[in-house]
Amino acid sequence: MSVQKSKKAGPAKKVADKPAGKVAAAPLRKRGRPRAFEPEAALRNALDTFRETGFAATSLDDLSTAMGINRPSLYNTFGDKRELFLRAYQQYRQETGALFAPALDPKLTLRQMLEMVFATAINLYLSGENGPRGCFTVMTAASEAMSDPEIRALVQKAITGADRNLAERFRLAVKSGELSATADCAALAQAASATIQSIALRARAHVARTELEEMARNAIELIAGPARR
Amino acid sequence: MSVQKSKKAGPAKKVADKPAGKVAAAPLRKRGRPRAFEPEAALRNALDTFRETGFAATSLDDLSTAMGINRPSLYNTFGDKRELFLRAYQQYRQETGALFAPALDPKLTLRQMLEMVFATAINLYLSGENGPRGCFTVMTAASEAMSDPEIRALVQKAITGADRNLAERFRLAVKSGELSATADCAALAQAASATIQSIALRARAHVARTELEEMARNAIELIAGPARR
DNA sequence: GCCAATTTATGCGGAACGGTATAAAAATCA
DNA sequence: TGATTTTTATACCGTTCCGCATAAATTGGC
Repeated sequence: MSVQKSKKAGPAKKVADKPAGKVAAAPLRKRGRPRAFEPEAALRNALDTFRETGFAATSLDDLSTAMGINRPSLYNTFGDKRELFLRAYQQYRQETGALFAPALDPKLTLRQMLEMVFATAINLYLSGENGPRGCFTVMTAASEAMSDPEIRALVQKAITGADRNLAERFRLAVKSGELSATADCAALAQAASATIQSIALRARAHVARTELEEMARNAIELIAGPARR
Repeated sequence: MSVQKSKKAGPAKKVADKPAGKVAAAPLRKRGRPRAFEPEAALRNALDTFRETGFAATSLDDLSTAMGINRPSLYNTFGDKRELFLRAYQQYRQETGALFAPALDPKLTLRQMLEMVFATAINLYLSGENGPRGCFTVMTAASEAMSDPEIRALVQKAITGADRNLAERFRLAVKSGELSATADCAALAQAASATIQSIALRARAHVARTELEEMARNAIELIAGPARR
């Protein structure tokens, strides 16, 4: 019974075959009763819930309430709790990727880039209705990374991806002369990454925004200050 | 088993308002059946368990098994799960404080200090029978900090305490001429703290020891390198 | 030896957990 | 309209959870 994955080569089999743009209403209606919720919005709500209470402490009742759908619909659409967590985390990575992208615009100066990156991080990590939520990668996903290799791989990708993106931007700064040719771009990128992660941790501990901003300023001075030129 | 020396000579009738020693083995036996476990060792095992699986995912059965005592004894000695967690965290802070203390010895040079601090952190965060456990403050306690003000206060104290200890050591380096008088000690201390926290995070994500060591070397160069003199 | 005090051992009880069975509802297709 | 397909809604199942009640075990005091 129940859902063997018969690949009968039928089309339209895939659930969300193609996001294909941010258009919400796909005009082609499937056969049966239409769903009464938007999967993307529901996933956003699941993400918010996981961000606040973590994986283990979030029950399926919490999730189905926050997402506005019942348990069976949840299972049909997203699979079990762990699968939902994985999809929520991927959603988070996608969202934050888009959030940080403008700061990496090559047209900005190095200092402007760092200022934007840190400001974006502070705003993101301090957001939350019930207090600052920190970073999903640093706080929530990393906790599960110990027991779950798949989550661990995603966390690793998130960390090294940030390192790489920043390092690339630093290399650009060397080319443009903003940084000395002897600057160790990978090292500077890791320092910036570590600053972001520390800001996430401190935000979760309710360190005041002004202190986080000062930490960011200090890091900019250390990383891109006169000593590096 | 057990058998401590009965000091039958001294009547010691009074309920001993204050023996008040920090001596571990109090020779005076209390009235009833003696406990069959050592609270300190049990707490250590509880700490290990919490470090591996976090707060919510650790059941009282897990704890009582790991600690080698039954649930009622656990409750009588340590209170409920949350109280046990708090005590385990305090135990962790005490242990790690002692672990890092030698590195802060003022007789060491600044670079030696940083090398020892980072080496200690790497060893601590990579330890664990079931894989690297990271830092209890960064991973486990910070997760609970959102919903629990008392834990949050402890996390804050751990973070700012590390900042302060390092800053003090940097100020010493300014006095000794190892650092320029214009160095921002608080900023450098936060950078070192952030590096430690990032190492903890990366350890949990199974980043290789060699990479962590390279990150430490890079951080030392950035913080105490020629540019700061 | 008997009593009081304290800890250990067993196991219960109500609640919450994750996951699913089952049937009603709402759409398309014929 | 009736059959088919898909989603929704309700309610349940077995397990695990936390915390505690209860009784046996082990000590010191008299």
